[in-house]
Amino acid sequence: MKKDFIAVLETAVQRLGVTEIPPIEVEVPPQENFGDLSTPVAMALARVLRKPPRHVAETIAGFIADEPIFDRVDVAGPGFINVAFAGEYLVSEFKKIAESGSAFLRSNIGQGRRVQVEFVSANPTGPLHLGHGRGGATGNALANLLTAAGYHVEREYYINDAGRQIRLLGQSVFARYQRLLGIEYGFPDEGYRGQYVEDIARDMIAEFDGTYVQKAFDEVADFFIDYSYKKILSSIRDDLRDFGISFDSWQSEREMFDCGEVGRAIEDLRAKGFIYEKEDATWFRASAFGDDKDRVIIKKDGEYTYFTSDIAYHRKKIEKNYDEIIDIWGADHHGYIPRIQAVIQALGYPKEKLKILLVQMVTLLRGGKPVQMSKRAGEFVTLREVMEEVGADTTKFIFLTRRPDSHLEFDLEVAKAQSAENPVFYVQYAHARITSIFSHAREKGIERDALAHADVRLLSHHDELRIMKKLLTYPMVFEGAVKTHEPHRITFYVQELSGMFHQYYNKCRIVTEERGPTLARLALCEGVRTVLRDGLEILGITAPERM
RNA sequence: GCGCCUGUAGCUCAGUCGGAUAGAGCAACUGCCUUCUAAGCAGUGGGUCAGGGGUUCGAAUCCCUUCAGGCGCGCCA
Repeated sequence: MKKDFIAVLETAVQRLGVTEIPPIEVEVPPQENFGDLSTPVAMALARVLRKPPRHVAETIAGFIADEPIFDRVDVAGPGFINVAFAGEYLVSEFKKIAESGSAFLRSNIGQGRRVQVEFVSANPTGPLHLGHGRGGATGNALANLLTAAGYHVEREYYINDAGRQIRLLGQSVFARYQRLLGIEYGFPDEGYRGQYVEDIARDMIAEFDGTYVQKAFDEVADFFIDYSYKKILSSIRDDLRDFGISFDSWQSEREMFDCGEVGRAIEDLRAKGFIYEKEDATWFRASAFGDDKDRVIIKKDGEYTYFTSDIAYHRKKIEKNYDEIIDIWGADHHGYIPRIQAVIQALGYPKEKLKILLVQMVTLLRGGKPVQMSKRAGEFVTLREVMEEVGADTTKFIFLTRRPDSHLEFDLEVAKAQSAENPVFYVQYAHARITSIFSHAREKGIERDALAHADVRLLSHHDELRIMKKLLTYPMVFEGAVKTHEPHRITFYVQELSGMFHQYYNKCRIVTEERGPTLARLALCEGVRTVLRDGLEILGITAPERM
C-alpha cells in the first residue's frame, strides 16, 4: 500500500521539475476521516520551490487524482495530501495477504545480514530479578523482530563466571555449608545473603555430606565456586526457558581467559599503542577516545579487572564479522558506554559498530510501596516469583508496552489485580475468538480449504474495509519497528487491530446461511488471525486457540 | 559537583526523527448475553503535555533554563 503510494508520488514530484527528490514520507493520518494515508511531502518541497505549501500540494494532488488506485485525493491542513484508496485496490492488496500470509507482511529489510544480540547476561551469583526480565523480554522481542525482517540473528548470553563476585559466591556458600554442619565460620563481609545460598549449601550436604567440613576455603575454593555458580546458572536457564526465552550461544568469561583471548586482546591493544604501565598497574588509554579517564586492566595485585575480559569479549564479537552488534544493558551500566566504545575505536572500528541499547530500571512496588531489591542482602523478588504471580505473558506484555528508555514502576498488586483486565488478554482473546469462529464454521460444513474460493470483493461493510486497511498498514509498522529497534510498536498495533476486530465481531455476524459472504468474512478473519499471530510471535507471547 | 534517562488524563503508558481537533488501557458512571467466546461491545466524563523563555508558517517533539524523580561517576562486577 505504502509502496504504491510512494511510487505515484515520485512520478508526480518529478513532473514538478524537482531535480533532487527528497525521501518521501508517508504516514497514517491521525483521524480516519482524513483518509487512509497521508504525506507531508508538499510541505517539504515548498521550501525548495519557494511556493506556498498548499499550492504545491494542490499541484501534486492534481497530478495523482486520476490514479485508479485512489478513491479520493485531498489537500488538507497546512499542506498534507491525503488519499483514500479505491475499494477494488484494497481488495486486491488484501488478497495478497490471504495468498502469501506473513511473507507479504514482512519486508526483507535484513537481507540475510548477520546480527548478534546480546542480552540478559546476568551474573550467575543469584536468581534473575525483574530487571533481567525486562531486558530479556526486550532482547527476545528485538531478536524475533530482526529475524522476521530477514536478518540472521544470533542471541548470546555472556556469563560472568570469573572474577571476584563469583568467588564471593563460593565463599558465601562455603560459610553456609560450615554453619549448617555446626561449625562457627565468619560470613564474608560483602557475601551473598539470599536464601538461595543456603539452599545450595544444603544441596551440597545432601550430595557430599560433611566431606568439606573444617577445610580451609582456599583448599576447596574452586570446587565450591564451580558447584555454586553452575547450580545458579542452571536455574537461570530454567527461568528463562519458562519465561519463553532461548539463546543460541552462551559465552563464558572464563573461556575468554582459558583460550588466551584476553591475552591476545591486550597484546593487540599494546601493539597499537593504547596500553601503558603506571603505579604498578597496567592501563588502557580510554581517554584517547573521549572517555573521562584511562582504565586499569591489570591491577596492582596482578588480577585482571572485569573490563579486561570485556575488552576481549567485544574484540571477539567484532572478529566474528557481524554486520551489526547489539548489546542490551541495564541503564545502571550506562557509565560504562564510553569505555567500551573506546575499545571499539582503539581496535580500529567506528564506535557505531556496536549499538548499545539501554533498558531502564524497574522499580518493584507492592501496593504502592517500594520493595527493596538488594541482591547482597538477599532481599528481592525474583522474576520467577513474578511470573508465577502474574503470568509470563502478562509480565512480558507489561514490559513490551513501554519504550525501553522509560522508567517502569511494576506494582505487583496492580499487575495481579489487572491480570484479569490486562490488555494482553484483549489481544489473545481476539485470536482465540477467531479460532472459535472457524470451528463453528466447520460445524456448519465450511472447511478451511473453501477459503481459497472466497470472493473478498463482497466485503464492503465500513468495518470490513477498515480492518483491511489496518492489515495493510502492518508492513509499515513492522518496518518502523525494525528500523528503530522498537518492538513496542508492534504491541500497540496488535492492540488496535484487536480492538477493530472485537467491534466488528459484535456488529456483524460472520457465519450465516449465505455461503458467499460467509466465506469472504472468514477470509477477513483469517487475515486478522495471520497478522495477530505474526505480531504475538515477534513479541514472544502465546497466541492461544481458546481461553 | 559532572554525566545519562524520565516528567503527557486520577493511575499505567503511547504519540510514527517539527505537522492537522494530543490518544489508548485501567479506574468511575449508563446500557447490552435464547444466535460464531461478555477476558467482549456501545456510550459519558476526564488535559496549563512539570514551569518559564527561545527558534518558525507550525513545538508534547528542537535549543536554553528552573524544578522534581531515577541511575551512574572504583585498581567492584
